[in-house]
Amino acid sequence: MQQKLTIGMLSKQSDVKVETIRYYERSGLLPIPTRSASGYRYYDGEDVKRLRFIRRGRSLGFGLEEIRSLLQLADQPQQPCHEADQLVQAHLAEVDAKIRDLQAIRNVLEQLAGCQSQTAAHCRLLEALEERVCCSTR
Amino acid sequence: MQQKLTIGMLSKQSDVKVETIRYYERSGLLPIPTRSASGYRYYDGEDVKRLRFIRRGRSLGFGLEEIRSLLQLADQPQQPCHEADQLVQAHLAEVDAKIRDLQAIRNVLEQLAGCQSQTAAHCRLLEALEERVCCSTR
DNA sequence: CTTGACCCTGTAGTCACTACAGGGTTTAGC
DNA sequence: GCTAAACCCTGTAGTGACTACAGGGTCAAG
Ligand SMILES: [Zn+2]
Ligand SMILES: [Zn+2]
Ligand SMILES: [Zn+2]
Ligand SMILES: [Zn+2]
Repeated sequence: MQQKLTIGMLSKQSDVKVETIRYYERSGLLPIPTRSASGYRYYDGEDVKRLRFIRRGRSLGFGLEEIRSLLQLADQPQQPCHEADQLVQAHLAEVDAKIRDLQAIRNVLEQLAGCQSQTAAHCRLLEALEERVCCSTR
Repeated sequence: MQQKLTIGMLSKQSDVKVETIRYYERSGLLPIPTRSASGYRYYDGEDVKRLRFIRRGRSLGFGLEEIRSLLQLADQPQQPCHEADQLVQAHLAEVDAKIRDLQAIRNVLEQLAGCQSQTAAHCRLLEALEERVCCSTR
């Protein structure tokens, strides 16, 4: 019952690009696949699952090394999941910090948007970058 | 009145690392500096200003190519600042999009935090990544 | 039998740095 | 005058997570 998927089919089923799949193989995140006589990679349903796992982890912003740990853990259901929970906590904190940084940037950019100057001499952005105290500073 | 700063002094005054200053020079963002007899780079107050300009641009999330345009514009005060204003608008939209993505991630991570499972078999994160419909799905 | 879609390997490019390795120079203290 | 620390130089390679070729081989439809 093992369906033989080529890398292109796996790509479509997992929504991961062909080049990226080969990259994950090189990185050791995917098992070395069987090959056809002519050297084509063959995959099955397990590979689809594993790749979708990776894709979802990536879309939550986990790095490949973190995902490597999570894959290992997923293969050992009776192990404690402490490590996974720690990754979630740490990653949540990271994401929060990034959001705060971006909010701060956003606030500055909003002030700089809608410049009325027309010329560079008193452009809001340029005055800000030059730390020039001038018309746009208020 | 040209103070002669070494790269280390420039680094301190601009809050940009020595290696990064050399990288910016290679990238053409900083003018080629004069040198001492023994080959040490010498900088002056103009370089401090330029480097601080770059640093502030980076801290707002602009890329080096964008900063290159902005530096050029800052050198020609009578030019229209349309391009700078467009960069602000485009960058603001980008930042907003990133914040939205991160908020979405944050919401998912918050659901996954505080896993009570103890074992990997029913860990909230792993169930989510495996797209498994189980206890943590509700 | 040819065309086009697919597959292969290997390498290099992206971005903005960062980290050496392997040297030379300057400065302060003794 | 000597030595050690702190500074400076060039050039190269590494980071993360891909992405983009170049230069080939394979396969299925018409
Ligand atoms: Zn303007
Ligand atoms: Zn002004
Ligand atoms: Zn858990
Ligand atoms: Zn469960």
